[in-house]
Amino acid sequence: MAELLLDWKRDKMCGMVSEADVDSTLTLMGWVARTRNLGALIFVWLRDKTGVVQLVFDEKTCGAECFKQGECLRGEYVIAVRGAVAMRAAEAINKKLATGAVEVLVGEMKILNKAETPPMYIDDEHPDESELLHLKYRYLDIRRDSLQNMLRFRYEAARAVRAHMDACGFTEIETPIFTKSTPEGARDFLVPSRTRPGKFYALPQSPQIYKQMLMVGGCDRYFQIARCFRDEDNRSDRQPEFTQVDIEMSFVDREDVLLVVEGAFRAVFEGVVGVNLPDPLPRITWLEAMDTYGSDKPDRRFGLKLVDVSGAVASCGFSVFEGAVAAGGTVRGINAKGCADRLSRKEIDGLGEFVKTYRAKGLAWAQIKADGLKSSFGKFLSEEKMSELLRVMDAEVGDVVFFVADKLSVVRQSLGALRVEIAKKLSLIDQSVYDLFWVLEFPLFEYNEDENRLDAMHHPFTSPMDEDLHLMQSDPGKARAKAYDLVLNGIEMGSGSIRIHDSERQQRMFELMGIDKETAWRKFGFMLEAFKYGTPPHGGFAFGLDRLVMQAMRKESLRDVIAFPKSQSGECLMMQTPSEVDAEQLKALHIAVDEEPGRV
RNA sequence: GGCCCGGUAGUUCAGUUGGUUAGAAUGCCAGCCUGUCACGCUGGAGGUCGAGGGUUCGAGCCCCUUCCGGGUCGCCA
Repeated sequence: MAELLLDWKRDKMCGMVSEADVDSTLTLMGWVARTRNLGALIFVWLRDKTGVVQLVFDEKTCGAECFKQGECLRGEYVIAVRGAVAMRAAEAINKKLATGAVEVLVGEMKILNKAETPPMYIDDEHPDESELLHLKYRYLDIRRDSLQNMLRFRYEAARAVRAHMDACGFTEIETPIFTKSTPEGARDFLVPSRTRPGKFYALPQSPQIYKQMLMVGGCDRYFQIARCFRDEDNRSDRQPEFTQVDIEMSFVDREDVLLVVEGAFRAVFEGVVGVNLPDPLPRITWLEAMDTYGSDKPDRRFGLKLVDVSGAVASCGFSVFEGAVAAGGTVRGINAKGCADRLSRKEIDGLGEFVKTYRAKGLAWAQIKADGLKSSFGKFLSEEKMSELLRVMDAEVGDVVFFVADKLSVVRQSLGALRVEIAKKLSLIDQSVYDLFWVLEFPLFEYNEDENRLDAMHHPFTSPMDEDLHLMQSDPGKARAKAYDLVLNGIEMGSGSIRIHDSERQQRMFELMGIDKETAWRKFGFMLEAFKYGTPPHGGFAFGLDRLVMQAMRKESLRDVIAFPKSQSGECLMMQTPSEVDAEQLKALHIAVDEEPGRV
């Protein structure tokens, strides 16, 4: 039977016991992490969220009955002990343990609760276990040091952000979780209305419209650590529900927003992680990012930059290259310096398959080895043309170069992904670096080929750049936006923009996107209406707290930085959600399910 | 929705060309042990090979379907 605490009070956390406690008697509580029974002497590691301390059961100090209890201890039993803290003998000090210089000579013990043998190891020495077990038994997983550290770090990061926002005069304001479905953007999670049959709330993908309404409402500087929801397929850096630090401010332009956001990241990295960031943060334009790295969220911790060789191959004799240029496309390459001998033919073929997943038709390559040139396309080119191409690529002995020929978007995307793939494969990435920088001047629109119209690249409330306002009539596809992303080590941390605060200009924006006046008013009428009543210039930003913690703690997956994450298929394996509900519940919500639940 | 990898003891994995009783480590249980710290030593228990179907004299292994975990393309204003 579990024993009662009664008048026992905990004196210290396990990881806090130190030499200063020697000779005092402490009451400690926690979980049995490990036992070593030597016969007439039992060592037990007692664990809580702060760490581990060694307990010693010796019949001479704890008595026969307590010793017998000690023999019964098993992993994850919850116990309370009273005992004297003692220095360990010099040769018995465990340097791997923070509390390794001391131990607790147990005098009394209470077994507060027994535990079954856990279905998995609860320590950080078995990192290879399946995600399935870790998510199903998340409450056991969370007992591990690394998860405890993560939860603590996450809290401290959020606290640092709050303190910074507070110091900058921001007010934290909550916005609704039950909001309105807007078919643009990601798929919404829907909540049926019981009192309004056939109508639905949607969970917010972000508090975007609310925060703009707060600006109309004169709140001036708002922020919120907000839960957001998107019903799309998961990735290692995408969860269906996630946390954003959402920011909006009035009477500002781009520079004001960048400054506030930089301050928030500086507060986390310099105050919590202990890493200095450049001041100000580096900036590149969207076009620079796309041309140099083939991505709007480039990983700049290694080279492998894209080189445009369209000019050099326009009439080179290789029909694939010539054809792409003639069709208005492009040929670009990357040079893996000194890697000619680090990639086998099989691996290069693998990279060819890799770029095909990004819709490239193939990957041309040339290895310049000491004993000569090996190339997938060399036989089509004259020696002269080949050496010109290699000169443009700055290729020399020991290098291997890759080319993709296609329309611009495919070339950028496939080479952008290829450079990351090669860098990972050949360990070219400096893992000690935090490369945080701005990508500015995003295009206002992107062309939607399927529907033959312009889509807002960021969102439809984004303001064009002042310099490009004239393009809104003449050539809107070329207009740049006051939109900006913050990128860390090749992962998008967040994005924001200066918004349109003028009702007419907002309507023009909808027009350009092919949304007629009637539709615009039906969907966003409240917003267009609100903008008529005195809307200040405003703009903002939102960044993912989960992604920030993931990057700062150098984790591979968002699952590692969320207390109770969902699996890739969007399920909570611990609670087994989503789950079926009673027919009664469905009836009250006026919902009919078109198949028997669970029927295949 | 597509493609790829995986699912074998509580756990992490091995399992040859389809062939006798499916192995290892660790964990678990029992015994021994007074300075361990991944304690050690001896012994023991532990398996619907994810599920269903098929091929075969014979399937963990081959084929089909399906479920689950992971990665990825699409998707993510």
